[in-house]
Amino acid sequence: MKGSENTKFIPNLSYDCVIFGFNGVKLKILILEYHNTGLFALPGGYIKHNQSLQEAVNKGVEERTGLKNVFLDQFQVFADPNRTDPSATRRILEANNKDLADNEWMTERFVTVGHYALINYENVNPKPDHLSDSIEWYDIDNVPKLMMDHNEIVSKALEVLRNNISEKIIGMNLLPPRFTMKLLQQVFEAILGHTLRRTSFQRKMLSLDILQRHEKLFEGKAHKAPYLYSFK
Amino acid sequence: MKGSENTKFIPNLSYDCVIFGFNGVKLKILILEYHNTGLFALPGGYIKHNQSLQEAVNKGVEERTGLKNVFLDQFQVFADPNRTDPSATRRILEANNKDLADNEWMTERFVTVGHYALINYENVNPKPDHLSDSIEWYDIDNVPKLMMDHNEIVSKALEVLRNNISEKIIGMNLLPPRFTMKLLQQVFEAILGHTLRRTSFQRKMLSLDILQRHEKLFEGKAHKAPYLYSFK
DNA sequence: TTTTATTGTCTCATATTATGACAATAATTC
DNA sequence: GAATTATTGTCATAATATGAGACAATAAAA
Repeated sequence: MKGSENTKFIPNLSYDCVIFGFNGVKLKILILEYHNTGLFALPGGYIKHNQSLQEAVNKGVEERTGLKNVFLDQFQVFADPNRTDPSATRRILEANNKDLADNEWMTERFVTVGHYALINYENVNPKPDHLSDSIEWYDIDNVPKLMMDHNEIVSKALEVLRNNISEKIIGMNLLPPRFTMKLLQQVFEAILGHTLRRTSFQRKMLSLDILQRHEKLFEGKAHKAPYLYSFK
Repeated sequence: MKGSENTKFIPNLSYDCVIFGFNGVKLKILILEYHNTGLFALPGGYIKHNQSLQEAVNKGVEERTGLKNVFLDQFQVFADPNRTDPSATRRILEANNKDLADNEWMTERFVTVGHYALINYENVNPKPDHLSDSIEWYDIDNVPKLMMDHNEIVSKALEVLRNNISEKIIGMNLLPPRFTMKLLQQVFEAILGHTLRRTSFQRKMLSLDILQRHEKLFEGKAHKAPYLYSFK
């Protein structure tokens, strides 16, 4: 039936998600590229009429990463009436052989709810959706030009992440279950964009009483082996 | 023309605003009561198709308080599919002799963007809108039972305000242009919900280098007159 | 002139954080 | 197997910030 798609969703409302991961060196985000258009965008989607926003975003993140119930922060609404770009949306629909008339609702103005997710890089298996031909990790300091206001959404997400930097949440979601103090420090440095003092950082983390110390990690390197830690 | 109202606005999307004021003693918020219904609610509204969210909220706040361009923080989206209460909306429409069929769109599910505003209590002249018969200040610790999830929105706004307590923003927006150190301390105590140490507070504020000291304020009291300050 | 209440500013004790020093220790090199 | 290397865990000391109280200054009333 024609036009059935648009009745499933709340009109003019979408979500977009900045998915952060950490590969041990750099902070990265997932960006998708649409078939034959050269257009890059954040993963996002629409909210069904019977669905909560959080359900919708969780589902979208799961479809692209395979991860369930990841840490999500809904950080800002972007609602400039001119933020949407109908011509870009049409290009994507055409490149995917979609009926324009049928999908006209997608070219309307959209208010979007910006989220960021923190996920364990190693567990992710990025999967493009039916409109895009790739979804890939990009260094946070090397993000390509994105559609509409998505670059602004990324900047804002990083800003909020930096301000809300809670030791436990960041560590628990961006790191593997067991990690060295050095790796923990490297996540913080990657997020904050500057180096930290080793001794102060270590003392601070230990004093917070959120870490559990485990066995040492023998990496086969010619120096003292570090302890492994997990979050309590 | 029937049903023309709903075409003006983005469907299923609203804003609500917790408007904070400080009367010198208590932190207060503005709450409106609907004609002949006993229903209390936060001031809120809808977003026109050609309007940004911020424009819509600024306009709503101005209509109820007479104040333009007040400090606004868009702090959270509330999007539970069951948060809306169609029966309450119908009661309000009936009490105002509105055509139910014509306004059926108002009883649909709404996703709302929660905001809080900080305003100078003294400058406000509260004005009820066409559906409500009063808009009044309530102590933050004595808020009545509100419609839908509005009590939750208030709690969340206060929580965010407490966490985001930036000296300058709070002082500049909740206080008159010139104020004593004591009044400044009282705003902070009203927001935080606990007392602060006078000497430490004073030293802290002065060390931040955000205050300009002016002439003394002679209140006609039998003690040393305090200086007046403004924000730089 | 004395009293009263409050203000502005110290002082000293007590955290907290910065900075550097240093011993401990896996693995490599000789 | 002893010396070397790179890194880790921890401590010592200095610099800052905060907590808690003391006290003199002072505007108006008694």
